[in-house]
Amino acid sequence: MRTDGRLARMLHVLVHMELLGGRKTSERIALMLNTNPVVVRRSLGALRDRGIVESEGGRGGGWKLARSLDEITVLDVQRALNEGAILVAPISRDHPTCPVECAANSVLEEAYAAAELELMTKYTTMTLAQIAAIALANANGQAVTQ
Amino acid sequence: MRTDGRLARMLHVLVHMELLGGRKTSERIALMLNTNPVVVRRSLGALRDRGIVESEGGRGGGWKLARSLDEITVLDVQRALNEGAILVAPISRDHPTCPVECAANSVLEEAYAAAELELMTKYTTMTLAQIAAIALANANGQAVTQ
DNA sequence: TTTTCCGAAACAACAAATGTTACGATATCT
DNA sequence: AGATATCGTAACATTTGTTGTTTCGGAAAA
Repeated sequence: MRTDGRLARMLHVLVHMELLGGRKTSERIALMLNTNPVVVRRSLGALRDRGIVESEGGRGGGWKLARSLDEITVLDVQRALNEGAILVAPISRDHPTCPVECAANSVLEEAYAAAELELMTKYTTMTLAQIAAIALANANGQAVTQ
Repeated sequence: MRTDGRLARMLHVLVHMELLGGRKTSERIALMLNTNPVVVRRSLGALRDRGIVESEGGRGGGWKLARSLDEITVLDVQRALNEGAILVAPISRDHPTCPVECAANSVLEEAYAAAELELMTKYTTMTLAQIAAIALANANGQAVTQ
């Protein structure tokens, strides 16, 4: 299965938007993500609904951040893209009334709940400002903008 | 995408195999899993390669456990089905040399590594015997075999 | 009024597990 | 030996969600 790359892409783009400043068109952002403008609008549209970015149509329009990077956590972006659980326990539903299937599922659910808690902790504490700082450190003087 | 239900199905089936005892045909197991024999052979074949079950062809053949349930952990079954990581961080690969993309990816990788560690801990400590015990407790006197 | 933009619908491409059919190999039973 | 029951395996269809693509319409600015 192709992994869902929307979260990584949005983190990537949001940091670039801050570093570059100003408004960015979907076309321009699509180049950053090596994809096309419609895909960009789909994901950024979800972020707009959660107050992370703002969009404006018409000539000179485009996208810009609605908050500063230190006010956006990874969890904010994740939630904008997907309200539900981050991890889904790979349970089976072949015989929902079978006590054995239920027991096996409950063990998996418990394990995944613990894993998700770990993820949530990381996502909650990590802001986009921190990602930007890592990027700048990695860059070592190379240009980060594109 | 459809979640990968092989682990849950195998846990389910292995416990049933112990409770029922003796050899089980793929056909019989397929009924437990509400699927068909070929799907069963695919997954159980992987478990056989890891010494969890044994198979025998020909009339009277079928599948049986190669170890007792308390010698099989959830991790053993997981590893038999899939050697690789259990969780895969949803990173992007749009511009692999971009420091910003790398920074975003590294944050996700770190979070997922922590989550996977949590999963591994649970998977390592949980044996199929424990799942069987939970199932029997849940059953409360109902029949667990089918 | 023309040019840029986003918004949204519609549909194809793709990936991975699952479902299904079919046939060969092998072991057991009569 | 021949019939029967099983696994082993190949080949292909189905399913489901993300991604990619085309094509409009609408709005804002020049």
